[in-house]
Amino acid sequence: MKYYITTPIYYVNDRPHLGHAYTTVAADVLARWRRSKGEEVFFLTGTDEHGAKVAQAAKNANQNPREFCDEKARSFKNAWQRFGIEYSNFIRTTDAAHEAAVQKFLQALFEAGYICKARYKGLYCQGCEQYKIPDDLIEGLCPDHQTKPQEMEEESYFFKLSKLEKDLEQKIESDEIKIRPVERKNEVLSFIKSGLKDISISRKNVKWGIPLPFDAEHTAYVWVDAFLNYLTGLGWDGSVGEDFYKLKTKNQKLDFWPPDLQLMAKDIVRVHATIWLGLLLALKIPPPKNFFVHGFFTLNDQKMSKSLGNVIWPEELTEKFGADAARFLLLSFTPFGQDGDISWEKMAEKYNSDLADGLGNLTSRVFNLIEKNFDGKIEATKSDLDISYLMKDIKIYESLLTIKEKIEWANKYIDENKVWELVKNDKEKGREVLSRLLGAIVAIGEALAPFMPKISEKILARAKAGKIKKGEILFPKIV
RNA sequence: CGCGGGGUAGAGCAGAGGUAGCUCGGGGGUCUCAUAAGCCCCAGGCCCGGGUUCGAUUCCCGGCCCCGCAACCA
Repeated sequence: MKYYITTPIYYVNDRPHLGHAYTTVAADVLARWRRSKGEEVFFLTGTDEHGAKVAQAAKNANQNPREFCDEKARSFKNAWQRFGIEYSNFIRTTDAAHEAAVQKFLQALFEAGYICKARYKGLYCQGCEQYKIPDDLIEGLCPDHQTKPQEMEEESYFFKLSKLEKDLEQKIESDEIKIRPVERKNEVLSFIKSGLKDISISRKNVKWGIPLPFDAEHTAYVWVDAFLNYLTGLGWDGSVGEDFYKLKTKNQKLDFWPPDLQLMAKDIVRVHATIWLGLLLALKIPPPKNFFVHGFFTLNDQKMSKSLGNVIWPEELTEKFGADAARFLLLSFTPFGQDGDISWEKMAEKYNSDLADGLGNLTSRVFNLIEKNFDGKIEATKSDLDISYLMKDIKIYESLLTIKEKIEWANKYIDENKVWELVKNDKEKGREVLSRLLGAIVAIGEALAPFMPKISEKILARAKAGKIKKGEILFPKIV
Protein backbone atom coordinates (compact mmCIF):
# COMPACT_ATOMS: atom_id res chain seq x y z
CA MET A 1 0.00 0.00 0.00
CA LYS A 2 1.27 3.40 -0.97
CA TYR A 3 0.39 6.51 0.95
CA TYR A 4 1.17 10.04 -0.19
CA ILE A 5 0.81 12.86 2.33
CA THR A 6 1.67 16.53 1.88
CA THR A 7 1.88 19.73 3.84
CA PRO A 8 1.57 23.04 2.04
CA ILE A 9 4.92 24.48 1.12
CA TYR A 10 5.78 27.43 3.26
CA TYR A 11 6.40 30.93 2.03
CA VAL A 12 9.98 31.95 2.80
CA ASN A 13 8.98 35.54 3.34
CA ASP A 14 8.53 34.55 6.98
CA ARG A 15 10.50 32.46 9.42
CA PRO A 16 8.96 29.17 10.52
CA HIS A 17 6.11 29.85 12.91
CA LEU A 18 3.86 27.78 15.09
CA GLY A 19 1.28 27.19 12.38
CA HIS A 20 3.90 25.74 10.07
CA ALA A 21 5.10 23.50 12.87
CA TYR A 22 1.59 22.36 13.69
CA THR A 23 0.81 21.17 10.18
CA THR A 24 4.20 19.59 9.72
CA VAL A 25 4.16 17.75 13.05
CA ALA A 26 0.68 16.43 12.35
CA ALA A 27 1.78 15.23 8.93
CA ASP A 28 4.81 13.54 10.45
CA VAL A 29 2.68 11.78 13.06
CA LEU A 30 0.29 10.49 10.41
CA ALA A 31 3.18 9.47 8.17
CA ARG A 32 4.92 7.59 10.96
CA TRP A 33 1.71 5.87 11.94
CA ARG A 34 1.12 4.71 8.36
CA ARG A 35 4.70 3.45 8.13
CA SER A 36 4.23 1.53 11.35
CA LYS A 37 1.29 -0.21 9.69
CA GLY A 38 3.59 -1.36 6.95
CA GLU A 39 2.53 1.11 4.30
CA GLU A 40 4.95 2.70 1.90
CA VAL A 41 4.76 6.39 2.69
CA PHE A 42 5.86 9.46 0.81
CA PHE A 43 5.75 12.59 2.92
CA LEU A 44 6.36 15.87 1.11
CA THR A 45 7.01 19.31 2.52
CA GLY A 46 9.06 22.26 1.31
CA THR A 47 9.25 25.97 0.64
CA ASP A 48 7.58 28.41 -1.71
CA GLU A 49 10.20 30.88 -2.83
CA HIS A 50 8.99 33.10 -5.64
CA GLY A 51 7.09 36.38 -5.64
CA ALA A 52 7.44 40.07 -5.13
CA LYS A 53 7.45 39.86 -1.37
CA VAL A 54 10.40 37.50 -1.34
CA ALA A 55 12.32 39.72 -3.74
CA GLN A 56 11.60 42.69 -1.51
CA ALA A 57 12.55 40.86 1.66
CA ALA A 58 15.82 39.79 0.04
CA LYS A 59 16.52 43.37 -0.94
CA ASN A 60 15.85 44.55 2.58
CA ALA A 61 18.27 41.94 3.86
CA ASN A 62 20.83 43.07 1.32
CA GLN A 63 20.95 39.70 -0.34
CA ASN A 64 20.15 38.45 -3.75
CA PRO A 65 16.95 36.43 -3.85
CA ARG A 66 18.75 33.16 -4.38
CA GLU A 67 20.95 33.53 -1.30
CA PHE A 68 18.02 34.75 0.69
CA CYS A 69 15.94 31.72 -0.24
CA ASP A 70 18.78 29.32 0.45
CA GLU A 71 19.05 30.70 3.92
CA LYS A 72 15.33 30.58 4.55
CA ALA A 73 14.94 27.07 3.21
CA ARG A 74 17.72 26.04 5.56
CA SER A 75 15.92 27.59 8.51
CA PHE A 76 12.81 25.54 7.71
CA LYS A 77 14.85 22.37 7.39
CA ASN A 78 16.51 23.10 10.70
CA ALA A 79 13.19 23.68 12.36
CA TRP A 80 11.89 20.34 11.13
CA GLN A 81 15.01 18.61 12.28
CA ARG A 82 14.46 20.00 15.74
CA PHE A 83 10.97 18.50 15.76
CA GLY A 84 12.21 15.14 14.54
CA ILE A 85 10.32 15.38 11.26
CA GLU A 86 11.12 12.62 8.79
CA TYR A 87 9.99 13.89 5.41
CA SER A 88 10.65 11.99 2.21
CA ASN A 89 11.44 15.07 0.18
CA PHE A 90 11.82 18.77 0.79
CA ILE A 91 10.77 20.56 -2.38
CA ARG A 92 11.81 24.11 -3.25
CA THR A 93 10.01 26.01 -5.96
CA THR A 94 13.31 27.46 -7.12
CA ASP A 95 14.63 23.99 -7.93
CA ALA A 96 15.46 23.97 -11.63
CA ALA A 97 13.41 20.83 -12.20
CA HIS A 98 10.37 22.40 -10.59
CA GLU A 99 10.67 25.54 -12.70
CA ALA A 100 10.98 23.55 -15.89
CA ALA A 101 7.97 21.41 -15.04
CA VAL A 102 5.84 24.45 -14.24
CA GLN A 103 6.67 25.94 -17.61
CA LYS A 104 5.86 22.74 -19.42
CA PHE A 105 2.56 22.50 -17.59
CA LEU A 106 1.59 26.09 -18.31
CA GLN A 107 2.34 25.60 -21.98
CA ALA A 108 -0.01 22.62 -22.00
CA LEU A 109 -2.65 24.59 -20.17
CA PHE A 110 -2.28 27.36 -22.72
CA GLU A 111 -2.59 24.96 -25.62
CA ALA A 112 -5.64 23.36 -24.11
CA GLY A 113 -7.36 26.73 -24.24
CA TYR A 114 -7.52 27.38 -20.53
CA ILE A 115 -5.51 30.57 -20.62
CA CYS A 116 -6.41 33.87 -22.15
CA LYS A 117 -5.04 37.36 -22.07
CA ALA A 118 -7.04 40.14 -20.50
CA ARG A 119 -6.66 43.38 -18.68
CA TYR A 120 -6.93 43.43 -14.95
CA LYS A 121 -8.29 46.62 -13.53
CA GLY A 122 -8.58 47.46 -9.90
CA LEU A 123 -7.64 49.48 -6.89
CA TYR A 124 -4.05 48.83 -5.98
CA CYS A 125 -2.66 49.50 -2.52
CA GLN A 126 1.08 50.22 -2.60
CA GLY A 127 1.49 49.27 1.03
CA CYS A 128 -0.13 45.86 0.65
CA GLU A 129 1.25 45.33 -2.83
CA GLN A 130 -2.08 43.95 -3.85
CA TYR A 131 -5.39 44.79 -5.39
CA LYS A 132 -8.32 45.60 -3.19
CA ILE A 133 -11.98 45.09 -3.85
CA PRO A 134 -14.24 47.99 -2.86
CA ASP A 135 -15.66 46.01 0.07
CA ASP A 136 -12.19 45.77 1.60
CA LEU A 137 -11.94 49.49 1.95
CA ILE A 138 -13.12 51.56 4.82
CA GLU A 139 -14.26 54.97 3.63
CA GLY A 140 -12.19 54.52 0.54
CA LEU A 141 -8.99 53.80 2.45
CA CYS A 142 -6.99 50.64 2.89
CA PRO A 143 -7.77 49.49 6.43
CA ASP A 144 -4.16 48.43 7.00
CA HIS A 145 -2.37 51.43 5.65
CA GLN A 146 -4.90 54.28 5.86
CA THR A 147 -4.02 55.25 2.33
CA LYS A 148 -6.11 55.65 -0.75
CA PRO A 149 -5.48 52.85 -3.26
CA GLN A 150 -4.80 53.87 -6.83
CA GLU A 151 -6.75 52.90 -9.88
CA MET A 152 -4.46 50.59 -11.82
CA GLU A 153 -4.75 48.51 -14.87
CA GLU A 154 -2.39 45.88 -16.15
CA GLU A 155 -2.27 43.22 -18.75
CA SER A 156 -2.34 39.72 -17.43
CA TYR A 157 -3.07 36.13 -18.33
CA PHE A 158 -6.14 34.50 -16.89
CA PHE A 159 -6.88 30.91 -16.03
CA LYS A 160 -10.41 29.99 -17.07
CA LEU A 161 -11.44 28.65 -13.72
CA SER A 162 -15.08 29.43 -14.42
CA LYS A 163 -15.20 26.60 -16.95
CA LEU A 164 -14.46 24.10 -14.20
CA GLU A 165 -17.10 25.24 -11.76
CA LYS A 166 -19.52 22.36 -12.32
CA ASP A 167 -16.80 19.73 -12.38
CA LEU A 168 -15.33 20.98 -9.11
CA GLU A 169 -18.71 21.19 -7.48
CA GLN A 170 -19.61 17.65 -8.45
CA LYS A 171 -16.33 16.11 -7.31
CA ILE A 172 -16.38 17.85 -3.96
CA GLU A 173 -20.06 17.34 -3.35
CA SER A 174 -19.76 13.62 -4.02
CA ASP A 175 -16.66 13.28 -1.82
CA GLU A 176 -14.67 12.03 -4.78
CA ILE A 177 -12.41 14.73 -3.44
CA LYS A 178 -13.15 14.55 0.23
CA ILE A 179 -12.78 17.70 2.26
CA ARG A 180 -12.90 17.41 6.02
CA PRO A 181 -14.01 18.53 8.55
CA VAL A 182 -17.36 18.69 6.84
CA GLU A 183 -17.98 22.34 7.70
CA ARG A 184 -14.97 23.20 5.57
CA LYS A 185 -16.43 21.20 2.71
CA ASN A 186 -19.65 23.16 3.05
CA GLU A 187 -17.79 26.42 3.11
CA VAL A 188 -15.92 25.57 -0.06
CA LEU A 189 -19.04 24.31 -1.81
CA SER A 190 -21.06 27.38 -1.06
CA PHE A 191 -18.21 29.46 -2.35
CA ILE A 192 -18.01 27.52 -5.60
CA LYS A 193 -21.76 27.63 -6.03
CA SER A 194 -21.69 31.38 -5.71
CA GLY A 195 -19.81 31.39 -8.98
CA LEU A 196 -16.13 31.11 -9.85
CA LYS A 197 -14.36 33.87 -11.69
CA ASP A 198 -11.44 33.43 -13.98
CA ILE A 199 -8.27 34.32 -12.14
CA SER A 200 -5.18 36.15 -13.11
CA ILE A 201 -2.20 33.85 -13.10
CA SER A 202 0.60 36.09 -14.21
CA ARG A 203 2.41 39.22 -13.14
CA LYS A 204 4.17 41.55 -15.46
CA ASN A 205 6.26 43.48 -12.98
CA VAL A 206 7.36 40.63 -10.77
CA LYS A 207 10.78 39.49 -11.88
CA TRP A 208 11.42 36.88 -9.17
CA GLY A 209 9.25 34.18 -10.63
CA ILE A 210 8.91 31.62 -13.38
CA PRO A 211 8.55 33.20 -16.83
CA LEU A 212 5.54 32.12 -18.82
CA PRO A 213 6.71 29.92 -21.68
CA PHE A 214 4.44 31.69 -24.15
CA ASP A 215 5.21 35.22 -22.98
CA ALA A 216 8.47 35.77 -21.15
CA GLU A 217 7.48 39.26 -20.07
CA HIS A 218 5.18 37.70 -17.51
CA THR A 219 5.97 35.48 -14.57
CA ALA A 220 3.64 32.90 -13.09
CA TYR A 221 1.52 33.93 -10.17
CA VAL A 222 3.00 32.36 -7.06
CA TRP A 223 0.02 30.23 -6.17
CA VAL A 224 0.07 28.45 -9.51
CA ASP A 225 3.78 27.95 -9.23
CA ALA A 226 3.48 26.74 -5.66
CA PHE A 227 0.65 24.27 -6.09
CA LEU A 228 2.50 22.28 -8.69
CA ASN A 229 5.05 21.37 -6.03
CA TYR A 230 2.78 18.53 -5.00
CA LEU A 231 3.58 17.00 -8.38
CA THR A 232 7.17 18.07 -8.89
CA GLY A 233 7.97 16.86 -5.40
CA LEU A 234 7.50 13.37 -6.81
CA GLY A 235 9.78 14.01 -9.76
CA TRP A 236 7.05 14.96 -12.22
CA ASP A 237 8.39 16.81 -15.26
CA GLY A 238 5.27 18.70 -16.33
CA SER A 239 3.83 15.97 -18.53
CA VAL A 240 0.08 15.81 -18.93
CA GLY A 241 -2.37 13.51 -20.69
CA GLU A 242 -0.97 10.20 -21.87
CA ASP A 243 2.54 11.32 -21.13
CA PHE A 244 1.58 11.71 -17.51
CA TYR A 245 0.60 8.07 -17.25
CA LYS A 246 3.65 6.93 -19.16
CA LEU A 247 5.84 8.82 -16.75
CA LYS A 248 3.92 7.38 -13.82
CA THR A 249 4.73 3.84 -14.84
CA LYS A 250 8.40 4.68 -15.30
CA ASN A 251 8.90 6.84 -12.25
CA GLN A 252 8.53 5.02 -8.96
CA LYS A 253 8.00 8.17 -6.99
CA LEU A 254 5.32 9.54 -9.28
CA ASP A 255 3.52 6.27 -8.76
CA PHE A 256 2.50 7.66 -5.36
CA TRP A 257 0.20 10.08 -7.19
CA PRO A 258 -2.56 11.10 -6.38
CA PRO A 259 -2.13 12.31 -2.80
CA ASP A 260 -4.01 10.31 -0.19
CA LEU A 261 -4.02 13.25 2.16
CA GLN A 262 -3.23 16.93 1.83
CA LEU A 263 -3.07 18.84 5.07
CA MET A 264 -3.57 22.57 5.29
CA ALA A 265 -4.80 25.32 7.58
CA LYS A 266 -8.21 26.80 7.06
CA ASP A 267 -6.94 30.00 5.48
CA ILE A 268 -5.84 28.22 2.34
CA VAL A 269 -8.51 25.59 1.83
CA ARG A 270 -10.41 27.80 -0.57
CA VAL A 271 -7.52 28.43 -2.94
CA HIS A 272 -6.64 24.77 -2.82
CA ALA A 273 -10.18 23.74 -3.60
CA THR A 274 -10.45 26.12 -6.54
CA ILE A 275 -7.14 26.99 -8.16
CA TRP A 276 -5.22 23.85 -7.29
CA LEU A 277 -7.98 21.40 -8.07
CA GLY A 278 -8.91 23.45 -11.12
CA LEU A 279 -5.43 23.16 -12.57
CA LEU A 280 -5.56 19.39 -12.21
CA LEU A 281 -9.05 18.95 -13.58
CA ALA A 282 -8.31 21.19 -16.55
CA LEU A 283 -5.65 18.82 -17.77
CA LYS A 284 -7.25 15.64 -16.47
CA ILE A 285 -4.65 14.80 -13.88
CA PRO A 286 -6.20 12.62 -11.14
CA PRO A 287 -7.03 14.88 -8.17
CA PRO A 288 -6.09 14.26 -4.53
CA LYS A 289 -8.36 11.99 -2.50
CA ASN A 290 -8.52 13.95 0.72
CA PHE A 291 -8.01 17.41 2.10
CA PHE A 292 -7.90 17.74 5.83
CA VAL A 293 -8.15 21.25 7.15
CA HIS A 294 -7.00 22.22 10.61
CA GLY A 295 -7.58 25.38 12.60
CA PHE A 296 -5.52 28.18 14.06
CA PHE A 297 -4.03 28.71 17.46
CA THR A 298 -4.64 31.85 19.36
CA LEU A 299 -2.31 32.83 22.16
CA ASN A 300 -4.23 33.84 25.26
CA ASP A 301 -7.24 34.36 23.00
CA GLN A 302 -5.40 36.81 20.82
CA LYS A 303 -4.42 36.30 17.26
CA MET A 304 -0.69 35.73 17.19
CA SER A 305 1.02 38.41 15.26
CA LYS A 306 4.47 39.80 15.03
CA SER A 307 3.27 43.35 15.39
CA LEU A 308 1.57 42.51 18.67
CA GLY A 309 4.70 40.69 19.73
CA ASN A 310 2.73 37.76 21.11
CA VAL A 311 4.26 35.02 19.04
CA ILE A 312 5.53 31.62 20.09
CA TRP A 313 8.31 30.43 17.83
CA PRO A 314 8.74 26.73 17.16
CA GLU A 315 12.29 26.65 18.43
CA GLU A 316 11.17 28.11 21.75
CA LEU A 317 8.89 25.11 22.12
CA THR A 318 11.52 22.49 21.41
CA GLU A 319 14.01 24.26 23.65
CA LYS A 320 11.67 24.39 26.58
CA PHE A 321 10.01 21.00 26.30
CA GLY A 322 12.19 18.93 23.99
CA ALA A 323 11.12 17.71 20.56
CA ASP A 324 8.84 14.89 21.67
CA ALA A 325 6.97 16.80 24.34
CA ALA A 326 6.59 19.75 21.99
CA ARG A 327 5.00 17.48 19.40
CA PHE A 328 2.70 16.04 22.00
CA LEU A 329 1.66 19.42 23.33
CA LEU A 330 0.87 20.88 19.92
CA LEU A 331 -1.47 18.03 19.14
CA SER A 332 -3.14 17.58 22.49
CA PHE A 333 -4.65 21.02 22.94
CA THR A 334 -7.56 20.79 20.63
CA PRO A 335 -9.25 18.31 18.33
CA PHE A 336 -7.43 18.33 15.00
CA GLY A 337 -9.54 20.42 12.68
CA GLN A 338 -10.68 22.96 15.25
CA ASP A 339 -9.19 26.19 16.48
CA GLY A 340 -7.37 26.15 19.76
CA ASP A 341 -5.98 28.48 22.33
CA ILE A 342 -2.57 28.05 23.91
CA SER A 343 -0.25 29.85 26.27
CA TRP A 344 3.03 29.09 27.95
CA GLU A 345 1.23 28.55 31.24
CA LYS A 346 -1.22 26.08 29.75
CA MET A 347 1.53 24.20 27.96
CA ALA A 348 3.58 23.91 31.12
CA GLU A 349 0.50 22.71 33.00
CA LYS A 350 -0.24 20.10 30.40
CA TYR A 351 3.36 19.01 30.28
CA ASN A 352 3.43 18.53 34.03
CA SER A 353 0.11 16.79 34.40
CA ASP A 354 0.09 14.56 31.32
CA LEU A 355 3.76 13.84 30.83
CA ALA A 356 5.63 14.33 34.11
CA ASP A 357 2.93 13.28 36.60
CA GLY A 358 1.09 10.97 34.25
CA LEU A 359 3.26 9.01 31.87
CA GLY A 360 6.67 9.76 33.36
CA ASN A 361 5.73 9.01 36.92
CA LEU A 362 3.92 5.84 35.90
CA THR A 363 6.99 4.40 34.24
CA SER A 364 9.12 5.39 37.23
CA ARG A 365 6.91 3.62 39.75
CA VAL A 366 6.41 0.47 37.72
CA PHE A 367 10.03 0.08 36.64
CA ASN A 368 11.20 0.80 40.14
CA LEU A 369 8.92 -1.80 41.70
CA ILE A 370 10.16 -4.38 39.22
CA GLU A 371 13.80 -3.46 39.73
CA LYS A 372 13.63 -3.51 43.52
CA ASN A 373 11.44 -6.56 44.04
CA PHE A 374 12.04 -8.85 41.13
CA ASP A 375 15.60 -8.05 40.26
CA GLY A 376 14.32 -6.39 37.11
CA LYS A 377 12.94 -9.59 35.70
CA ILE A 378 9.29 -9.85 34.81
CA GLU A 379 7.46 -10.96 31.69
CA ALA A 380 4.98 -8.51 30.23
CA THR A 381 1.39 -9.57 29.81
CA LYS A 382 0.11 -8.41 26.47
CA SER A 383 -2.22 -5.47 26.76
CA ASP A 384 -4.67 -3.93 24.30
CA LEU A 385 -4.48 -0.34 23.21
CA ASP A 386 -5.95 0.22 19.79
CA ILE A 387 -5.94 3.64 18.21
CA SER A 388 -6.05 2.47 14.60
CA TYR A 389 -9.73 3.15 14.15
CA LEU A 390 -9.11 6.72 15.25
CA MET A 391 -5.89 7.40 13.37
CA LYS A 392 -7.43 6.12 10.15
CA ASP A 393 -9.93 8.93 10.52
CA ILE A 394 -7.25 11.52 11.34
CA LYS A 395 -8.55 11.71 14.88
CA ILE A 396 -5.19 12.61 16.34
CA TYR A 397 -6.47 14.32 19.45
CA GLU A 398 -8.85 11.47 20.25
CA SER A 399 -6.01 9.00 19.85
CA LEU A 400 -3.99 10.86 22.43
CA LEU A 401 -6.99 10.87 24.78
CA THR A 402 -7.27 7.13 24.42
CA ILE A 403 -3.61 6.70 25.29
CA LYS A 404 -4.02 8.99 28.29
CA GLU A 405 -6.92 6.88 29.52
CA LYS A 406 -4.65 3.87 29.52
CA ILE A 407 -2.10 5.75 31.59
CA GLU A 408 -4.82 6.70 34.05
CA TRP A 409 -6.00 3.15 34.22
CA ALA A 410 -2.51 1.94 35.07
CA ASN A 411 -2.04 4.49 37.83
CA LYS A 412 -5.36 3.49 39.36
CA TYR A 413 -4.53 -0.18 39.03
CA ILE A 414 -1.38 0.29 41.07
CA ASP A 415 -3.29 1.95 43.88
CA GLU A 416 -6.22 -0.41 43.88
CA ASN A 417 -3.92 -3.39 44.20
CA LYS A 418 -1.52 -1.70 46.61
CA VAL A 419 1.30 -3.20 44.64
CA TRP A 420 3.93 -1.97 47.10
CA GLU A 421 2.30 -4.20 49.78
CA LEU A 422 1.64 -7.10 47.46
CA VAL A 423 5.29 -7.47 46.59
CA LYS A 424 5.96 -8.07 50.27
CA ASN A 425 2.92 -10.10 51.30
CA ASP A 426 1.92 -11.97 48.19
CA LYS A 427 4.80 -12.04 45.80
CA GLU A 428 3.05 -14.13 43.17
CA LYS A 429 0.05 -11.83 42.99
CA GLY A 430 2.48 -8.92 42.90
CA ARG A 431 4.27 -10.48 39.97
CA GLU A 432 1.00 -10.90 38.12
CA VAL A 433 -0.10 -7.33 38.67
CA LEU A 434 3.26 -5.92 37.68
CA SER A 435 3.27 -8.09 34.61
CA ARG A 436 0.00 -6.52 33.55
CA LEU A 437 1.35 -3.07 34.24
CA LEU A 438 4.47 -3.76 32.25
CA GLY A 439 2.31 -4.91 29.37
CA ALA A 440 0.31 -1.73 29.58
CA ILE A 441 3.49 0.33 29.45
CA VAL A 442 4.66 -1.54 26.38
CA ALA A 443 1.31 -0.89 24.71
CA ILE A 444 1.46 2.77 25.65
CA GLY A 445 5.02 3.05 24.37
CA GLU A 446 4.07 1.50 21.07
CA ALA A 447 0.98 3.64 20.62
CA LEU A 448 2.98 6.77 21.34
CA ALA A 449 5.68 5.99 18.79
CA PRO A 450 4.29 8.20 16.00
CA PHE A 451 3.74 11.08 18.42
CA MET A 452 6.87 10.91 20.54
CA PRO A 453 9.33 8.72 18.67
CA LYS A 454 12.38 9.18 20.91
CA ILE A 455 10.54 8.87 24.21
CA SER A 456 8.69 5.85 22.91
CA GLU A 457 11.97 4.22 22.02
CA LYS A 458 13.35 4.90 25.50
CA ILE A 459 10.29 3.48 27.22
CA LEU A 460 10.26 0.37 25.08
CA ALA A 461 13.98 -0.20 25.49
CA ARG A 462 13.60 -0.10 29.26
CA ALA A 463 10.47 -2.22 29.33
CA LYS A 464 11.98 -4.88 27.13
CA ALA A 465 15.42 -4.96 28.71
CA GLY A 466 16.41 -8.34 30.16
CA LYS A 467 16.94 -6.56 33.42
CA ILE A 468 14.54 -3.69 33.97
CA LYS A 469 15.81 -0.60 35.71
CA LYS A 470 14.05 2.51 36.80
CA GLY A 471 16.45 4.70 34.88
CA GLU A 472 16.60 8.42 34.55
CA ILE A 473 13.52 10.61 34.71
CA LEU A 474 11.79 10.89 31.34
CA PHE A 475 10.05 14.22 31.83
CA PRO A 476 11.62 16.46 34.44
CA LYS A 477 8.96 18.56 35.97
CA ILE A 478 8.78 22.20 34.90
CA VAL A 479 8.45 24.69 37.69
C1' C B 1 -30.67 39.29 4.05
C1' G B 2 -22.49 37.41 1.92
C1' C B 3 -20.36 32.41 4.03
C1' G B 4 -18.98 29.49 8.16
C1' G B 5 -17.91 28.37 13.40
C1' G B 6 -19.14 29.41 18.39
C1' G B 7 -21.53 31.23 23.25
C1' U B 8 -21.84 24.88 28.98
C1' A B 9 -18.49 25.51 36.39
C1' G B 10 -12.79 30.53 38.01
C1' A B 11 -10.05 29.06 33.04
C1' G B 12 -9.92 25.78 28.65
C1' C B 13 -13.07 22.28 26.40
C1' A B 14 -16.64 17.62 25.63
C1' G B 15 -21.66 16.22 25.47
C1' A B 16 -26.70 14.90 24.73
C1' G B 17 -34.65 15.37 24.34
C1' G B 18 -35.32 12.79 30.59
C1' U B 19 -29.34 11.72 36.87
C1' A B 20 -24.67 17.60 32.49
C1' G B 21 -18.86 15.22 31.83
C1' C B 22 -13.24 16.02 31.23
C1' U B 23 -8.53 18.75 32.18
C1' C B 24 -6.29 22.70 34.98
C1' G B 25 -7.14 25.71 39.16
C1' G B 26 -9.60 25.96 44.57
C1' G B 27 -10.97 23.03 49.20
C1' G B 28 -10.68 18.38 52.00
C1' G B 29 -9.07 13.25 52.72
C1' U B 30 -5.73 9.06 51.86
C1' C B 31 -1.52 5.99 50.42
C1' U B 32 3.92 6.00 50.54
C1' C B 33 5.93 2.16 45.05
C1' A B 34 6.90 6.85 42.32
C1' U B 35 9.24 12.99 39.36
C1' A B 36 6.11 16.53 46.92
C1' A B 37 4.06 12.30 42.00
C1' G B 38 -0.67 8.58 42.71
C1' C B 39 -5.69 7.53 44.42
C1' C B 40 -10.58 9.24 46.62
C1' C B 41 -14.16 13.06 47.83
C1' C B 42 -16.28 18.26 47.74
C1' A B 43 -17.72 23.35 45.90
C1' G B 44 -19.34 25.57 41.23
C1' G B 45 -22.23 25.73 35.21
C1' C B 46 -25.74 25.11 30.28
C1' C B 47 -26.09 33.89 26.64
C1' C B 48 -31.34 36.17 26.45
C1' G B 49 -36.70 35.83 24.84
C1' G B 50 -40.38 32.91 22.67
C1' G B 51 -42.20 28.01 20.60
C1' U B 52 -42.66 22.39 20.11
C1' U B 53 -42.93 18.62 24.13
C1' C B 54 -45.26 15.17 29.72
C1' G B 55 -40.18 17.13 29.85
C1' A B 56 -34.95 21.25 26.45
C1' U B 57 -29.23 23.07 28.27
C1' U B 58 -29.98 19.62 23.83
C1' C B 59 -34.97 20.56 18.47
C1' C B 60 -37.44 25.18 16.02
C1' C B 61 -38.00 30.73 15.64
C1' G B 62 -36.19 35.51 17.07
C1' G B 63 -32.38 38.49 19.53
C1' C B 64 -27.60 39.77 21.57
C1' C B 65 -22.40 38.83 21.64
C1' C B 66 -17.51 36.61 20.02
C1' C B 67 -14.22 34.51 16.16
C1' G B 68 -12.61 33.25 11.22
C1' C B 69 -13.27 33.90 5.85
C1' A B 70 -15.04 37.36 1.95
C1' A B 71 -10.50 34.93 -4.14
C1' C B 72 -5.63 37.42 -7.33
C1' C B 73 -3.72 38.18 -0.02
C1' A B 74 0.41 33.36 2.19
